[in-house]
Amino acid sequence: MNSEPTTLLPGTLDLLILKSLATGELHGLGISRRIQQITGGTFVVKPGSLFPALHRMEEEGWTSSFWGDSENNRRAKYYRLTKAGRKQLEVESRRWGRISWAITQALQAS
Amino acid sequence: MNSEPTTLLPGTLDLLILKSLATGELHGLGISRRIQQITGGTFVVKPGSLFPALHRMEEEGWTSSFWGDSENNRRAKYYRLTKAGRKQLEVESRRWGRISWAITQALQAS
DNA sequence: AGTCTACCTATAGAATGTCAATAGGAAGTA
DNA sequence: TACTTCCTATTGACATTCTATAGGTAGACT
Repeated sequence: MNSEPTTLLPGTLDLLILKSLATGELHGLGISRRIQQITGGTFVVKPGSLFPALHRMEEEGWTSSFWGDSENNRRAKYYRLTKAGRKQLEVESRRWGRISWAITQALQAS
Repeated sequence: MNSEPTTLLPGTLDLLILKSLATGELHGLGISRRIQQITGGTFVVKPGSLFPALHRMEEEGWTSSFWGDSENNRRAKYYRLTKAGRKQLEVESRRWGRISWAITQALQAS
């Protein structure tokens, strides 16, 4: 549970969004909250970052969306993973594993 | 020791450069090789990425440079960390720690 | 001399996130 | 009804950062 939100590391936003949708469909701000939750408050993704990414990902075919009602009875666009999206989540998870291993490795070098 | 080099994760290049210079001065391609070495071959930094970064970092005051002769008796520009550069290395190392913790955290969420 | 190789530079381009402003509709209140 | 306030999504201008690519210089080798 970190106090100060950190700037996002470029290249990790898609991964976080994909992961946040892995447990079920969510609307935009729901995704944002979930990311904040699962990263222990470290990352806060604002609308201006989130929605362009969602649109990009929908074009890639990783998510699909539909209009519905939010918990508060407001209109909200829900997003969910497609099959390709689940695959992409695996791909990016493995990529993250490699990268974080390599950098941790590098930082321990003498 | 990974086989396929991964694309660099944006936002980590400075950290890798700083770290590669922590043990002593190196010229441009020397830095590139050292990064490849300490990341177990995972990251390959090409000139088009490296030199703009070096110039940026010199402007920030994190490195200083001078012309010298390379191992093969060719002219080469050597780079080394300034005091501010060492400080920056610490800052970015901590940042990396936070970020990688948060993402690993997120990926383990159910 | 001519060619090769190691090394640095310059410049433009593309991808990705950030920021700030905007808009519309539902809920709450009077 | 009218007013305000959230909630939600969109947009466009912008900054940063990495990539691609081509070129240029200087020494080494033959």
